[in-house]
Amino acid sequence: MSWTEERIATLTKMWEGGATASEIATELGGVSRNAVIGKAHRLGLKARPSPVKANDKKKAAKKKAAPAKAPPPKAKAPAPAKKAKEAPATAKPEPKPAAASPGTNSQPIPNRQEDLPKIVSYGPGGFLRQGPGDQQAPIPPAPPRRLVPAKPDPSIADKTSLLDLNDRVCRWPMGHPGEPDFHFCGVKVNPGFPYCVEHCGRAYQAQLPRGARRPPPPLPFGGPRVR
DNA sequence: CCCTGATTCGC
DNA sequence: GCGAATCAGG
Repeated sequence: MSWTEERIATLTKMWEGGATASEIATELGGVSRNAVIGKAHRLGLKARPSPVKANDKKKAAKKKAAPAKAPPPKAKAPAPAKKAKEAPATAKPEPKPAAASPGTNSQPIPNRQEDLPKIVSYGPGGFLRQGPGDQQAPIPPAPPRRLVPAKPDPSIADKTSLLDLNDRVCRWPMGHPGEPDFHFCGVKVNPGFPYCVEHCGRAYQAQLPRGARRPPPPLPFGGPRVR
């Protein structure tokens, strides 16, 4: 899979919304959790509380000898002890452990819910599912307005509208519903049919042989998700 | 073990 | 640019 504009948009939205990389990867499909994280970082989205980086004080000694990653000019000192615990002794004066820092949600919304993490989830398209309390303030209702009876569009004055339909006129649609000039054929029907002779020819066609069916239309969004 | 994100590095 | 491998904390 490639990072199309849409997939990046979904990734960005979900990442910023707090979804985990695994969830994002599952949602997108075709990519691994690592791919999502890698992409997120490349996009510059990286600031997020991570379990591993939570207590990150200025510790120089980090990332010890990784396998086959030792730079040439470095002295080799393979310490068998893999886990070197830091001396926790002196570390006491911590005015602010990490409370003020995580800029995950820098939104100025007065959050009464303490620091409970916001629960979010995403629909198939990556849209944000909102909880009951997350709704935006409803847009103010439009000022009351006098309702004026709609005048029929002159362009369809002579056309057969929905209300003009009866079982003697052809109900073949002309144009598309919703369009200004949408109307119906209106010609005298082919007796016994809902359409005129011409449109009966369009409506009733011989069944094609089994082998000559046209291929099914492509499934939307590239078909069923592959997990 | 599972989960998480961060980082590195060969491609 | 991409992502598997790896690291490291919970």
